[in-house]
Amino acid sequence: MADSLGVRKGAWTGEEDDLLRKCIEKYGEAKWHQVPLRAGLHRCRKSCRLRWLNYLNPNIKRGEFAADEVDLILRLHKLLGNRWSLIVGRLPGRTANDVKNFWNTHLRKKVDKCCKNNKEMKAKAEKVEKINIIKPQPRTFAKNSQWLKGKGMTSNNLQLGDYNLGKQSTPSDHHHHHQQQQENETESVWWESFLFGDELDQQGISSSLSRPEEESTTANIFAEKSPVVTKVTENRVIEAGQSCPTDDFAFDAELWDLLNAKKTNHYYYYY
DNA sequence: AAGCGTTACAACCGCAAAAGG
DNA sequence: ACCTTTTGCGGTTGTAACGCT
Repeated sequence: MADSLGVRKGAWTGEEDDLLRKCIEKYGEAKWHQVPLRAGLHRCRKSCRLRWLNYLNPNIKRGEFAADEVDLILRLHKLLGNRWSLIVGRLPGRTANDVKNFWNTHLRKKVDKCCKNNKEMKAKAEKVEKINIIKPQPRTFAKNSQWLKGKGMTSNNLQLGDYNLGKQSTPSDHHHHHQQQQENETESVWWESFLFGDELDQQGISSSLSRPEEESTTANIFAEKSPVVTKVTENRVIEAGQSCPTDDFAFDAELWDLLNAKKTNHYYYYY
């Protein structure tokens, strides 16, 4: 099948796969616009990139999702929404397409059902609240952040946005430490209920998970399950060994570090 | 065995962001 | 600073495989 410009569409043949594989082996994963020409393929660059990333890449992990992977997907989806590229950053070997398909075919119905059940239960007692998908936003660090001090950093060398856990901070915020401390305690509770809420467990979807206080911390869970260290900055995933711009504040390890440290200090974060 | 509905997943499309000139 | 090109993401579609009647 080919369109008016002679670009093939539809399922890839073994021959096309071989050509693409050889091209990537020779030139690497870059300059996708040149790949069709280099590989001698009558495919658009998007099709080539997708075929490699979702199917031909030897690092792709095949087979069913393990229980811990499913748990992770549920938790991360609760945290990040449909930001599949960020979610797969925590699932080595899995592709965004795989996770998205898995979510759409296996998990969405279950979660929808949970939501529906909860809705029915809650509707009797209170007004139904609007579903709030939390999306990542730029964060800034207080100049005297204890966490930054612990990392040997200051907010001055980060050049971040001016947000503080969903609400915009003002200069006057910095003069209200006592108030901030109280807020931070509230945030700590908020984070806990957000990440470890009972909603899913009540429905048996995430029943295999334990509370962090009982077994391991969230950070430990990730450390154990993710042999390949990746950093997620904004929308980009940087594999272990690749360089990372110094002004890019990483999402993953630091985020979980922050979550883990929630009981000790107030925490600002950025991703 | 044929027909039909459902499921799973590969692939496409449109768009926004990033990069380059 | 602006425009163009390239890249990457997420939503959606197409279709092969499977199961049921």
